[in-house]
Amino acid sequence: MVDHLELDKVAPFLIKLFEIVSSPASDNLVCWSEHGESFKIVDRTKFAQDVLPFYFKHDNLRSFIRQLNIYGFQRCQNSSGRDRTMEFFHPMFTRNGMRNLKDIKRGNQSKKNDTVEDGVDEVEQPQAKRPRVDYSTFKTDVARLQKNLEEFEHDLKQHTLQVQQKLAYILSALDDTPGAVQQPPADSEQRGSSPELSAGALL
Amino acid sequence: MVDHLELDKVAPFLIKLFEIVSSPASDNLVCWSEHGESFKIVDRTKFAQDVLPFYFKHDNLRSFIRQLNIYGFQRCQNSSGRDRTMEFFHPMFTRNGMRNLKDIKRGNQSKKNDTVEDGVDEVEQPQAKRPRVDYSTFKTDVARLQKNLEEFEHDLKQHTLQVQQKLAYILSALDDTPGAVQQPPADSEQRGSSPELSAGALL
DNA sequence: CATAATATTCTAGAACC
DNA sequence: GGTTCTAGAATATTATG
Repeated sequence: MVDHLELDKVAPFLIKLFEIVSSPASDNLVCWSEHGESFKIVDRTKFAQDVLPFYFKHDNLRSFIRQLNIYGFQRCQNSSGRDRTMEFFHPMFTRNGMRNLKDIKRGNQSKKNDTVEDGVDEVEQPQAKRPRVDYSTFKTDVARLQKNLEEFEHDLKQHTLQVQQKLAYILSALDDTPGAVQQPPADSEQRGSSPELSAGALL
Repeated sequence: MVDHLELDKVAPFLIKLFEIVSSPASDNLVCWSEHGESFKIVDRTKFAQDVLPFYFKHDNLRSFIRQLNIYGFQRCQNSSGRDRTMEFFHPMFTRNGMRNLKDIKRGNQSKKNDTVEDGVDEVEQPQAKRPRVDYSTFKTDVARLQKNLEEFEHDLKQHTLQVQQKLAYILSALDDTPGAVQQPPADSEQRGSSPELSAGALL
């Protein structure tokens, strides 16, 4: 497990964007949405003034949004319509999905392979109507979340294993020096030994 | 965090079922499907003979399937049609979704007839019309996965907190007994310090 | 230095109210 | 008509060989 993230393959804008959104320091101006599937700009003007110039060479909200669009982000209408906050979304840009950053590509190369049969010529048809919701994306979403969750679990297992080993080692070392340690700090609430992580015993 | 799983609110059958499917010992007879979204019985007869009586008071596959139907499971047609394996599915019964077991209620409150009914040695039903994919389920899937992921994160934070506390305790104890411990066991593989868990520093 | 990739700004098209 | 979101296009900046 060297580098799942492959940050060097990710566009600088996306790295910065992830930092901006994730940084707790600016959570009052920009932050992840409740479920971490989108992010929102709470205060446009302050965000543009205080955050943007720290990461980019401008303090222009339009330029920032232009970049978002270039990378395929979409603005989502927050339920409370009269809200001044802006909310943006990209299927591969999620709080727990830093791994998927490398799948976000620049430019509008997203909507190419929809149908395959019209092998004749690709005349730009007016395409009068756009369908409401593209349900096909749900499949992708499910698969992506599933994959993330599994990798997350795997990582956690590895992590837990390491901690376990180290703790066991340290404790055994402490056993050899009696009198040093009295009693382990009783879990005041007895939180169930360890959180119940999936079905497998992780601790 | 007392008990996220609330196992006492989950029907015994579902608990047993989860154990049966998850147990690696019987993976050759019954196991999760590839993505953990359904489970399949590989060998019907051996499963009935060797597994069922260990969990239930019978060795009858029909009774087992009857229970599945009562709890709203649906049989899914596995792609390789001529397969003797049976595959069952419930939106709230997944490998990583033990938490959702409590949402599985008894009785066919949904609507459909038990299409799985007595599907034991049944001849392959004509199944003239195979309805297309029900996209509405994807929303449920996404919501469920999302929920799982969030609870997973929460649990992980708790876990980390505990480890931190214990480590702090041990370290403070070590300060009182210098020379007791030499060196922590070097991570032979150095698996990247700790898996990259979201963006926030969890350790 | 040449070239490509990315960033920034401005403007226009399309959809919606 | 106005508003909002997205895309086109032109220029500037940076990265890379």
